[in-house]
Amino acid sequence: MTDGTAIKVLLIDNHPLVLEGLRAVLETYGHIDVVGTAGLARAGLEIARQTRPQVVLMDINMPKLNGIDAIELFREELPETRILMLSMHDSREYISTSVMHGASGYILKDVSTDEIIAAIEAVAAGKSYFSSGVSDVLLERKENESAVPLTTRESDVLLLLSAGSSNRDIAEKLGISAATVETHRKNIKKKLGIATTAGLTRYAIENGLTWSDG
Amino acid sequence: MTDGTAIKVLLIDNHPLVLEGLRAVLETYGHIDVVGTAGLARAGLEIARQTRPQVVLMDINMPKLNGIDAIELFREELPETRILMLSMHDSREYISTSVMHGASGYILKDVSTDEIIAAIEAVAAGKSYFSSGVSDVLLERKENESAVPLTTRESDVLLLLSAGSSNRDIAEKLGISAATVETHRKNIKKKLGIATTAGLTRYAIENGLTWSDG
DNA sequence: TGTGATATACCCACTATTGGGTAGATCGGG
DNA sequence: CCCGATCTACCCAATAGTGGGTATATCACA
Repeated sequence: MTDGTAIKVLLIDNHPLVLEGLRAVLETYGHIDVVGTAGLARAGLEIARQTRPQVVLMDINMPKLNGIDAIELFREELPETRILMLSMHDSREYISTSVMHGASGYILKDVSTDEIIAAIEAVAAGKSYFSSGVSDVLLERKENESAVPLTTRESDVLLLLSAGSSNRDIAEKLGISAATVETHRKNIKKKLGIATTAGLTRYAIENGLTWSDG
Repeated sequence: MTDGTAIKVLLIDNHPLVLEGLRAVLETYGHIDVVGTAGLARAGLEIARQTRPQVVLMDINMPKLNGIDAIELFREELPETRILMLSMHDSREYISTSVMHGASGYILKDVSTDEIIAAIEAVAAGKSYFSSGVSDVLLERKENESAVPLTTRESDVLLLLSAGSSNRDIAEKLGISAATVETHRKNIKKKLGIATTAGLTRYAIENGLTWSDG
């Protein structure tokens, strides 16, 4: 450790601009030490192995390996390291999924830089931190613990559906009957409270169940 | 002018992080002078009136007044000021619309910081600048100038469609018959070469025809 | 071993969408 | 004054999706 009191932070985001912004902001604080930056989750994991940061500040939307899945890898290899997720979205699914996967906090990219500092401090101190809009979402979930847990099969169907496939197409791709796809679709709609294909597509896009990223 | 040679730049983006990142990056270059930052287009316009920047670097996706519409306001009030758009998306619609509205350049948020500097220099020098993926898109359009011009009515229909409305719903909201909505929908599909509702929804979201921003 | 969740699959009647047309009204430009 | 674009509206037959069910097999967990 360089100082003994400095919080070692690793930044992972596929936007160089955000990475630079974070670094610039964090470096103005003496008690925070940015030990590295990475544009992809796997590269970040590699750096983390060597630098052992206390906090990893990671974007949720990244090509290749997304932030949510990356949480688990970090938890496995570096259980001491605490994860603070950074996202453009305040979607229920993202937030609760992040927490379920073991993230210690979740902040939105449109928060003030002060709040980012506060979040890093809280997470490094072993607490959790959720930015304003986010904590409301979590409180709602406390009462209704089930959130919106689509089963893996339902997610498969939703992904293909939002990609523009018809029930029949999906059935072929998944190797099941069209009738089953319809059942899944019905269940998805019931769970999500969404009636139309357009609504489901929006949901899928907003919740990262779909990929077109570049 | 503070220096005579420094390029005066105004930054507009609703993400404080991106704003800080840009400022941090740009301030390391002596020949660039960040005269202000704003989180909303109107606030940016106000600052621009007083500081008269040579270049406005503006996000395309912003709540209230979006970047595309803002271009026109800047062109009207400050014709000398050149606009460089910054976006997460490399969508054809965005890029060509930006150019048509009078933007001098278009760069993606995932470009390197060096490229941002290059873009600002080019635009300040009276040239245009489009980041790698973007210029390809524009070249395609040169040959096929019509791009994808949905009529205003078609856009209305597509917007509602992608928001999850059925033909009947849309008909009610627009005060026309469901049959007409179906005609519009057919024409949209033909123009866009997209067969499914999911595809249209994706298109609408990717091309900014829909709003849910927060 | 029973219970719940998941994944599979089907039935039925109803409604919506599709893809192929045609066609009148309006409006702006040449 | 005609032409093209746009907006409007309808017809038809075929296919797809909806919303209500029921039902079976599997697997994990209590």
